[in-house]
Amino acid sequence: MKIITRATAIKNLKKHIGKDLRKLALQYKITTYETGKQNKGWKGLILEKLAGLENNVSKAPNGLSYELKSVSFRYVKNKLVPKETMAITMINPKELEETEFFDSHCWNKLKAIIFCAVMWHGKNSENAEILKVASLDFAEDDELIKEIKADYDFIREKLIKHGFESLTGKDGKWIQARTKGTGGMNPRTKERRPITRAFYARTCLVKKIFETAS
DNA sequence: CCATGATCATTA
DNA sequence: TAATGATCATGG
Repeated sequence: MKIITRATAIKNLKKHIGKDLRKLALQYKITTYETGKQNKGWKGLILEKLAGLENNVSKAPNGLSYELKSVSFRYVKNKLVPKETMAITMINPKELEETEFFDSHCWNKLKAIIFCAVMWHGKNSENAEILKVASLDFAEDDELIKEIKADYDFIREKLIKHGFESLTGKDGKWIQARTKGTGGMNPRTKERRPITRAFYARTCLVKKIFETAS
């Protein structure tokens, strides 16, 4: 079994900067939306391949491994900015309640994430180029860590006091708790699926990360 | 079956 | 345009 370290993954990814992701997707046999359906996750999947990972897109084991995320960028007033927030990890209400920031999956993942900026060409985009690869090193930005922790604590406290249901995407300056579920109906019961949430990095945080990295 | 990948839709 | 909430295909 081949072990790919973060450094190796970054190196691998950087070799592909500027390349057309769709071509690569075809090459790696990853469904984009050739089937007529929309796979929102294909960019993420292809990046994992490029990094040298075999598969394993689902459920990150522990924290032993790094995380690979892609972020859409677009031009606003001639500047390249993150288009969307970025999912960090699912929120497990019980864990959030019991776990402090520095022990949380959220933080463990955040500090291990490799960010990939990807050009966004509009909805249903079939093309995308890798713009930039950055890894997060917060060690130099003490203040930012504190603020992120503050957001985490705020969300955590809200969960404890008001319950999981009361969380919204409005909370947090750098990170937020957005809904993130399978969506739609449960095909069996026809009931609404339960709402789940995940930590998201706001665009301003993503921006800062890329600024820090460069 | 459901968590994970991340984007889409809607409203202000 | 920005922000929030909702949604989908995929793979194990």
